[in-house]
Amino acid sequence: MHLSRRLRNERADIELSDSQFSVLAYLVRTGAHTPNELSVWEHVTPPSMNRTINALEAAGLVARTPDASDGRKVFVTATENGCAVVKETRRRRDAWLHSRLSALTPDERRTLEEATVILRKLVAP
Amino acid sequence: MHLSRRLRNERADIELSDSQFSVLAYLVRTGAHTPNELSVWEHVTPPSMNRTINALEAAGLVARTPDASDGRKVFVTATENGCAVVKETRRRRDAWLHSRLSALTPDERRTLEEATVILRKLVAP
DNA sequence: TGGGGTCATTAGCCAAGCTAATGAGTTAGG
DNA sequence: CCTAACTCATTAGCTTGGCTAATGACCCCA
Repeated sequence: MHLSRRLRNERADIELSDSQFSVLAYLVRTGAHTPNELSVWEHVTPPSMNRTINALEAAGLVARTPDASDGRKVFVTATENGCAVVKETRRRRDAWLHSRLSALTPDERRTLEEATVILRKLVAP
Repeated sequence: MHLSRRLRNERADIELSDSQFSVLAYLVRTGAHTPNELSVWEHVTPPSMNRTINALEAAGLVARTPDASDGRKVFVTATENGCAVVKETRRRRDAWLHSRLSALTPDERRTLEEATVILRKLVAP
């Protein structure tokens, strides 16, 4: 129906920064985390992460819920809408990547695949 | 003498942003350019490039010289000091990279080399 | 010789990082 | 058991490096 159209339009409106998308995708992938955990994961300071969370929350893509067992803590989770944004963005990225990769020979693709393994070793040995 | 020590200290003081270093290195590599040319090369707007040039000029790493044949234009060139900064930074980067690359097998290094060629094709076909 | 275009630059906005400070809540030591 | 120290999240306010709009000098063509 026109719900999917609405979704598209809404997403077109929303422009996420790299760090915002990164946090959102991380939440979708790994579930709820506290702001502190997120700041460590993203290598930014807690206030910076707080700002990122605020933006995502204002856009309705994540929600804060208090931790029942520790009043200081807060859990941040991706909303249904947030999951949808990640899924759709990934779909578009994959489409782009696929169109570029299809211009390569199978041999070239294999070389790239091996390279990613080596690069991973290089950066985090 | 202690001139080299002073150089090091001065360089330690100076913290160049990525875009500043990129412009400086480009000038060292390719000689004088106008601000406009630099902004096109770096994919930023002329005012942004102007700000970058100002910072480099204030640090004594580049100099502006008017174009004799066209009063609107200005040439930006790396100073001797700017060349030294680029050379030293490259030296340190190369040292780091070399230490990481030497942990790889020759086969792995060859794979990486081939991958860079393919990636270049992929990004700018 | 004057009017449209090109260049560098200035002014001022915004996003996203940072440090320092605050306040609520937890925990450990006496 | 209670207080002092710590741990979170959050707020306040700074800095940097992008941006657009505006300005002023200058070139060139008709």
